[in-house]
This record gives sequence, C-alpha cells and structure tokens, in this order.
Amino acid sequence: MKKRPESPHCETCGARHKSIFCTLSPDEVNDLDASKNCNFYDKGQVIFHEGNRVNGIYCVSKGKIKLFQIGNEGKEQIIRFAKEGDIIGYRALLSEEPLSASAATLEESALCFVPKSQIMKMIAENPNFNFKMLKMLSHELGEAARIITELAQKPVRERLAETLLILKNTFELDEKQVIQVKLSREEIANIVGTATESVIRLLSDFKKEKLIEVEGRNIKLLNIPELTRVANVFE
Amino acid sequence: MKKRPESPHCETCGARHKSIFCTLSPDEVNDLDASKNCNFYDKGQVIFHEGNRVNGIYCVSKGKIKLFQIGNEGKEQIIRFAKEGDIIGYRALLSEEPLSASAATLEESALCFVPKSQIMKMIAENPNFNFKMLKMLSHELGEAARIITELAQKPVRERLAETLLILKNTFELDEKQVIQVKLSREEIANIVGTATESVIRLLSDFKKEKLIEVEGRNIKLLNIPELTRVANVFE
DNA sequence: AGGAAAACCTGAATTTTATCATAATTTTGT
DNA sequence: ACAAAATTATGATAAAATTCAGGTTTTCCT
Repeated sequence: MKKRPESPHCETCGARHKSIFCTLSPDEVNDLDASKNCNFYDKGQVIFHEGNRVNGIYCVSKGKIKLFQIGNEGKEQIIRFAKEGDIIGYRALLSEEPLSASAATLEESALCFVPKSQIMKMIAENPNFNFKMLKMLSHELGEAARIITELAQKPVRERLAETLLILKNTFELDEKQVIQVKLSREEIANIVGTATESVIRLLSDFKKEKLIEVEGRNIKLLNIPELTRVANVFE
Repeated sequence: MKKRPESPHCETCGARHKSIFCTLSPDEVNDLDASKNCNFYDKGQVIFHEGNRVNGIYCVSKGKIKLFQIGNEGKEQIIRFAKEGDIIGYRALLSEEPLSASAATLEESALCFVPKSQIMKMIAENPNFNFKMLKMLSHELGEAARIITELAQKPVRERLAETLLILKNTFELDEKQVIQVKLSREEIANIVGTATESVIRLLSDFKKEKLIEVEGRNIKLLNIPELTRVANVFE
C-alpha cells in the first residue's frame, strides 16, 4: 500500500461524478475531502480481508476491484466487482458486522478511505445521500437474488455466457468489442461457480461457435444476441 | 384475500415487538396504525408477484411466507423466508424497481400493508428507524453473498444439511426437535437448488444415518452437531 | 367415503460436471 | 535472457446429479 504525493481532491475527482457522492453540495464535498485518505495499490493487492472489521468505506477513484469470499476448500468465489466511482466495504460498515468478503485489485488502482463518522454524518444530514444509500443496497440485494436463482438453476454453459454479458455491462467493451477487464480463467471460474477446466473448454466451444474470440485474457464478443440466447436470460 | 373484522392495532401487535417497528414512539405507532391495512391470507395464497410494482411494504403479523423467483424453465427458487415481525417488499420499494420476487404464504397468515408514504416518513423523521433499515438491508446482503458461495461451491448433500440448519434457525424447533415449518420435498429442493428426487434420496440417507427423523413434512433433528459437520459450514 | 390429484419414493439410464494427469504455452523474477 | 513458476489446454476417467419411468402413498375435493 504505497502512498503517492498526488492525492486528488474530491472536487476534481472524475470518479466522484459517477458515484454516490455525485450530488453533494460544495461544502459537503470539502468536508468529504478533508476526511478522506487516498491510497494506491498494485495489481493483485488485497484491500481488506473477509472477517475483519471496518471503520469506513473505500471509494474507487481509479482501477478495478474484485470482491470475493473464500469457501470451505479454500476456493475463491467472486461476489461482485467494483470500478471507478463504486464504493466497497459499506455492507459491513452499515450492518456493523465483520466484512463478508475480501477485496483485491485486478489492476493498479487508487482508493480513498472515508471514515465511518463522515459516512454517518452524510446519512444523517443529507436525506438525498441517505436515500441513495438505501437504493444502492436494495438494488444490490435484487442482483444477488437473481444470481442465486441462476446459480441454482442454470447449467455451467449458460452461466458462463451470462457472466461474459455481465462483464460486458460492468466493464464495457472497447472499440474492438473486447471486454475491458482482464481475468484469469480461474477467476472466471470463480464467478461462474465451476472448475477452471470447464471454463477453458467452454470458452473454446464459444470460440468454435464464433460467439467470441480469445487472445490471452482479452475476450472479444462477436455475437452478443446469440450469446444472450445461449445465456438463456429471462425478461 | 379476505378481510376479517378483528384487525389488530399496531400498539398491541405481538409481531411489532420483534420487528423493525419495535422502537417507535407511541405517537409513531399510532401514525403507523392509522396508515396500515391488515389482510388475511389462506395457505398457499400469493401476496405479490415478481415483476409488479409495489407502493408499500407488508409486515407479517402472523404466519410464514416464502419469497421466490421463477427461473427460466418455470422452476421456483426460494430466496428467503419471512415470519412474524418480518417485513417483505421493502427491497422493491426502496430501489424503486419492480419486485424481484414473488411472495406466498406457507400457512394461514395475516399481513399488514404499510403505504410507501408512511415508510418514507419514518425513514426521514426517525434516524433510528432509518438506521435499522440500512442495517437490515446490509445484513440481508451479507446473507445473500454467503448463499451465493455455498450454491457455487458445495455439493447437494452439504447444501441440504445446511438448509435444514437454516430452517431450524429461522423457524425454530418445538420441544420434540421438529422444525416448525412444513415444506414439500419440492420446496426444499427449491431452496437447495436441486431436483426433488435428490432431496427425497438425501433425506432418506440422513434418516438412515440417524441425523434426522421424518414424518410427512415434519423433520426432526436428531443430531445437530453431526448435521453441522455434514453441512461443512465455515466459521 | 370414494375417486382424483398431488406428493412421495425407488431404480436405472443418461447427462453434466469435476478431477486427474500431462503437456504446451505464457508470464515472472532475477 | 533464461530458468522457474504459473497459466492454459486437452484427454481420460470418475463422480455427481438429473431425468425418466414406474410405482406407492397421502391429501384434497365433493
């Protein structure tokens, strides 16, 4: 966790405008900025550990984060991702429980730590912020429920197809249709809930079926409608 | 949805004392009572449908409720349960999204509908209530994450054992160690995320192993420590 | 009470998925 | 740049779980 000189001010932080902090008043932004603490992380660094207590939240100023639990046999299960403008650690903070997941960077990242007191102040004093918080938690809960149903009912092939689409929606595609996040096959398996070998095999099936193109850890989506059909998504 | 004469007052409602409404002031309780609307449901009745919009929440005054999603092949996935003192429908209300799950009674039940305006008022005016709401959502989110990891990583046998323990914790045991909720084998399968036949087979295995005793839909837990071992739970 | 429907149970066959072994390729550290 | 380590890949095998088919029992309805 190396700290570098140029810690950006919240006022000018690009991430803030996409975040839960986007509608704060100038005074509140200054307040937030004074309380925060920005840190830089290398790729693969752990930000916090499942089971620990937190005394604040982390706001992703730059980079990509995975949140994961360690299952019984020591296997990692990726629960969700966070990117620029997202906050992490709020679940444990608000429930006053230990962290339910660990967080690690997927690439070089910068995160600002905002202490509990500051978050609580904003919740208490800014109804709009409070409502955003409630809305975010509720939304997350709905996403989690959907994932539960998919894990319980869909075969691996469908879950992998859907995971690719979720990654697309979370991290977007570049101009060449390549998903803008680099994950190992094992990490993909740890989202889908399957064995690494199964991911490798199915990705190569998708390749043969001209649904995707693979170059190292870059995945290019060639046929999103068909991939959606394979994923067998509702709605 | 038959309405009966004797709609209890919130002030004297036993469920309220176990609920998120337990610390309201007398004035607030009167306010809540004036806004609410109590309804009675037969066993198996649907309270609300996934995909619909809600304009309030339901508080379980009496009875047991299952919340479930319908997956692609029309298969039900039970997401969570609610019992006396629990509220349902708050996720959709707060996220301003359609309901992510349907709710149906597992036995004769009574639920009070509390309109959105009343909930919003309490959130805005009672910081303690607001905080309880945040805490409840965060807690639920943690539970959901744990379920995701288990579904993704554990075999059916372990998940079934754990489901029995979760049912025990949710609905308690009577003096004869019988879980106080009646579910069909299919419903159990729809929690565990497996086929009905698998549940039948595994329950009969558990019976042979003297972990449980089964009489119709009553499940008696004979050896909770060993069941915990079979469930292979962390922590 | 009696018949229909639903739920429960069991075995066999099939499918899905994981595991193991081994090799090729890529990445990483010095 | 090079050796070691990690990741990716592929085939063979084994295990897990579902599906199908057939019964039996229980519950529900009039």
